Amino acid sequence: MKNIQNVPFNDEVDLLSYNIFNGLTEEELESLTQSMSCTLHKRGNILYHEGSRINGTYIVVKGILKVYKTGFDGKEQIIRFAKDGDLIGFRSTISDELACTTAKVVNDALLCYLPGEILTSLIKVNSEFAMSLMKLTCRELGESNKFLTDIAQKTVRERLAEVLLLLMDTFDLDEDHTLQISLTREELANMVGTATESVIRLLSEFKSDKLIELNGRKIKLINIPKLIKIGNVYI
Amino acid sequence: MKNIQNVPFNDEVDLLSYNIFNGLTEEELESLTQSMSCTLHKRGNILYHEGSRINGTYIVVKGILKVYKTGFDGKEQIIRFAKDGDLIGFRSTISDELACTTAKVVNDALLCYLPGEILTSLIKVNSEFAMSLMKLTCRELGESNKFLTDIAQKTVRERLAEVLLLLMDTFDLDEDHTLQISLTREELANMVGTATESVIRLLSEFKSDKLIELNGRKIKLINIPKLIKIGNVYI
DNA sequence: TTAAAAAAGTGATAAATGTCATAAAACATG
DNA sequence: CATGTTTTATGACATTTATCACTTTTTTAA
Repeated sequence: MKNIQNVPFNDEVDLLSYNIFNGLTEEELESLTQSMSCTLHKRGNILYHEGSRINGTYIVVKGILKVYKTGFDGKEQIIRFAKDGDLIGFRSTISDELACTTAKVVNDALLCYLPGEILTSLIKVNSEFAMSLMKLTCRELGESNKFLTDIAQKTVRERLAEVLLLLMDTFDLDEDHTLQISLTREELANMVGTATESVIRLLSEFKSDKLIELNGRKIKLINIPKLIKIGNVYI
Repeated sequence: MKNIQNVPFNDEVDLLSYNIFNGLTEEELESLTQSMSCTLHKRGNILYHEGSRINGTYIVVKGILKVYKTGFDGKEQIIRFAKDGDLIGFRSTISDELACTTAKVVNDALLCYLPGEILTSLIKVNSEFAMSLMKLTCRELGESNKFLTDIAQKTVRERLAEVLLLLMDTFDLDEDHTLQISLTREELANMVGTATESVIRLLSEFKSDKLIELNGRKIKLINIPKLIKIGNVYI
């Protein structure tokens, strides 16, 4: 299986460039680098499955992953995406539960695995790091609650507009105002929490309304203020 | 305003009975007790509003609060309930953001306020406490993601069954198999994420199907296995 | 205790969204 | 590059759920 490749060059990964590790001492950084094992993962590769036991955290050095839950009838609900600098899998490591999501590579990714014991000992030893990680988790919780409310109360149309804007914030637009991430209609539907056909119809509607332009999976945002209005998004 | 009463008897509150504080030393417990100020709150009282700045945490000694977000059109989405031993408001204190929810007293409550600096210094000083709090947050995040998926994918009927079971788990049944919490139909709707009328109709349906019995706001669960099946709830 | 307010309940109807079937287009891969 | 597979697209239709209007019941507070 060529889906995973070991990359022994831990030293080339600059942990300090991720601000979660900013508070670490030289020695802590050094020991962290020693304990990590970095791997290259191809698109489609699954890092861990919902319900499995993971005993550590992955640091995303490069690439994009989607983190999703599988509903009762097998339908995916995308919880979030992870990109450069994000941590994946630490929730279940810390809560000492089985993984409550599946993590799948969307864009080829370079990941560094950090064993759980190292993570927890770091929390115990370095309170600044503990605080950063807690801050991160609390923010994620806030976002989850926000989106929960949106799914419960907003229409599919509103949510689709919101998701497009969210993708813009997360992955930016290129010079051409096109979203820098390419998702299938089904993946969009799994973010919005709706049927694929509904996304397809609403995207064409947005297109006829001159809010976006479509070119395969490339989505160009041409009227952002209107999208904000449709999505009832206030910053 | 008689809605809030100061209760100076901090010493009567036994922090150790809440396992989040189990790892604290004698001195830490003592200083915690000194920094707390305890107050009695009447039903309907709002502890803090979404968007306000709260600089500390409340420990729920007695009573029940609902924690909710207010959607675009003013509709409440209940995120969770807090009861004896729960912490409220620490998410925004730690993430250093404005409150992302409103907390309102449902059953008269005795609350102890813990200033943010005390909380953060405790995290810094006692790594066991830091770990407990982080574990708590991570579990909450897991639940939030679970419910997000349910709202996105399950029908209102399924969600209502699930919510009844959730309330059973959270507040227990009395000897008569009746839910130990009394909510309005609107509040139930605000948990389920649906219209009040839908909850009313579905509750009567559950009643005719002999799954529950209704007596005002008292809900008696008489066929729990069937409710589990309807809600597609697996533990 | 009683008047006013809030909540519960019900029916009719509208709107939103999902499902299914099918076709065309795009993509992947031997 | 041919072909099987996946994705996108579209229409018809079914279902779910929300909304509105109204009545009855319950709760609250003067």
